[in-house]
Amino acid sequence: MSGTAGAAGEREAAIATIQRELTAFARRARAAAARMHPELSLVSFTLLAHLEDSGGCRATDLAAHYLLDKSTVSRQVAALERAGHVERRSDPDDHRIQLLHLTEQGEQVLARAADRRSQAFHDRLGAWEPAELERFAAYLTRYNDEAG
Amino acid sequence: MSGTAGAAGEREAAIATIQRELTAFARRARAAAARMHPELSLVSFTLLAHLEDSGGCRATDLAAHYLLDKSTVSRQVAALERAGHVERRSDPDDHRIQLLHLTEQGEQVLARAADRRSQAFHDRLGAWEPAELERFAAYLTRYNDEAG
DNA sequence: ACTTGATAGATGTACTGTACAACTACTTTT
DNA sequence: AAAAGTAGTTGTACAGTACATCTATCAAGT
Repeated sequence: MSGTAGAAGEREAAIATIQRELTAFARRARAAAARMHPELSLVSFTLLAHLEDSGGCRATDLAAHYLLDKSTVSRQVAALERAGHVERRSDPDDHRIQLLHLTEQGEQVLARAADRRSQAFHDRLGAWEPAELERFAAYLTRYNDEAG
Repeated sequence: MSGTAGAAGEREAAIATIQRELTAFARRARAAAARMHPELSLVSFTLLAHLEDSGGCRATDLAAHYLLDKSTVSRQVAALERAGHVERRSDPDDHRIQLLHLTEQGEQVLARAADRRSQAFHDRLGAWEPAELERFAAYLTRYNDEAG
């Protein structure tokens, strides 16, 4: 037991810190997003961003990708449509399917929110060295991918 | 503008990745906690853990520390008391104040949830080198502290 | 000592995000 | 044509949260 006990303890401590800090971040994220861009909640922002990235997809795809219930997505999308950010295009080959697309206005609102978010991250990370940023980005990616 | 354009682009890309991955994590955190320990939500867990760490504090302290409205904390604490996890001790010197303490049962429930959480983090981070863990922990701490 | 202001907390109300179950409308399989 | 599967909506319920308002208590200033 001797010799490795110290190393194991450090490992333990590092993991505890990661746990604590990630949890703290998660707790604040929604409220922070709401303060930053009140017109677009964190969830709405995420869904719109996915629509932009994917160039349009189905509600079911959003639900699968974000592990949300389809009813949740259905209501979110309905709200986004009501707000004029999203439009539905029926698939002529399969009438069950609606492809969701950003509207012009949705693109603009998304762009503004993305700008503000991005600005906030830049402000926070402004003093970081490039190599640190890249390592941090790589660690986060690895951590999330480790989920399985 | 030449010469630094590539470096600026990498910086940009790293920040974008950090933003994306942190957001993805935040989105999943609550649901993941609920799956992991259904008897204790992420918020309840956090509050109980704070009570344990601090050795008892006031509802106002919790609100200040977690940037929550006092009404929110009041209801959370009421629920935790109803569940038997927390007890209130009136301060004899100031009758406005109630010091919150974990009950025996609260300690046990917290310990079980903390174990399960800790286990999940260990599973995810099991393949990481000690040096990587420490850098990741340090980056997260720095990122959160940068909030101001 | 009495008023005024501050603090701790509880309660009324409302909104968002979320899930589950049940439903409709289509499509695919058999 | 019947059965089974898929896409999406709707009914219902609950957690978490905030803001405004209320009560009880304490502290300070006159």
